[in-house]
Amino acid sequence: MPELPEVDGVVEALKPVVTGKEISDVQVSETLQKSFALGKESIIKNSSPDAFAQALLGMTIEKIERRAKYIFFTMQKNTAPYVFVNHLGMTGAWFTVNDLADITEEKYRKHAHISITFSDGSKMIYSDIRRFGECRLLEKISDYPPLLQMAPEPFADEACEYFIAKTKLAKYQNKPIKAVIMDGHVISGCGNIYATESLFRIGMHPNRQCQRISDKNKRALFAEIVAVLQESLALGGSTISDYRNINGEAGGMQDRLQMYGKKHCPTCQQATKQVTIAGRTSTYCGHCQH
DNA sequence: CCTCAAGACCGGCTGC
DNA sequence: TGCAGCCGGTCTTGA
Repeated sequence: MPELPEVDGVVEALKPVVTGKEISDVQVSETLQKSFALGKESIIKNSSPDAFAQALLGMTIEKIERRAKYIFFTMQKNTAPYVFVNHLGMTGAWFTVNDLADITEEKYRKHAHISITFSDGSKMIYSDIRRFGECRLLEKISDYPPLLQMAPEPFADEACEYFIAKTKLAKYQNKPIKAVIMDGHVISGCGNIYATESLFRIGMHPNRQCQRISDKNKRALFAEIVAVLQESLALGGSTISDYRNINGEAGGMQDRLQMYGKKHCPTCQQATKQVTIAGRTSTYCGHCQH
């Protein structure tokens, strides 16, 4: 599941390959067309597959950026700007290829849903096995309010103070700290993997109530989250289960993970424990995390 | 108005 | 071999 570092890797890989290219053809999978016919918004949100494809036609990709776990493609059509917003969900992936057959892994080839062809003949293909990802075309970011509710980028100067202020809101007081740090309105880009690692690294129990944590410890936690995210960014992200970077290459962070998906604590060797927090499996060490 | 649970969106994988 | 159930990022909806 791609979190901030993985999404960043995708963006950096796409940038040199597709920036400045003009879209000459867009194909949407039969699967998505059928879902739409059944009244579902599978991957393509707020638009029919046909209208989505039609709108992209003739657009030029001006700029590609990551914001939290979203990818923003700034597009230009004639003189009008648009933003193509994409979230990879659990299993979304982009491939820059000349042909669908160039996607070597069958499950990604089989679940290719949006194929964008550029005027030079190259393609950018969006594949998503479980279809939890999303694609939406906006005239401007503010047309989709949730994008304005996101916490600042974790590396921004104000991000820590924003985090501290948010954690003081009444609705977070009784929540487990892990639920709070995985909430994108509090911190951007920290999902299950990096929340699990950060909490382990500072020895904090994932179920610790937010109101029982001092400002000092909140700052230490925030700093650890930033450090873990930066370490992962530098290593090209974690390659776990369904995430692949754009060239199908593996990142290096998975080898540094100490608690996520582990059966034993690397510090004390005791068996790790699991609890469900905010609907997600949380692994921790009952001996080392308090 | 706020908060929270449930619903929506899924198929690979595990385990019986 | 078959199949039920698990898993999860985020927004939306209903209570």
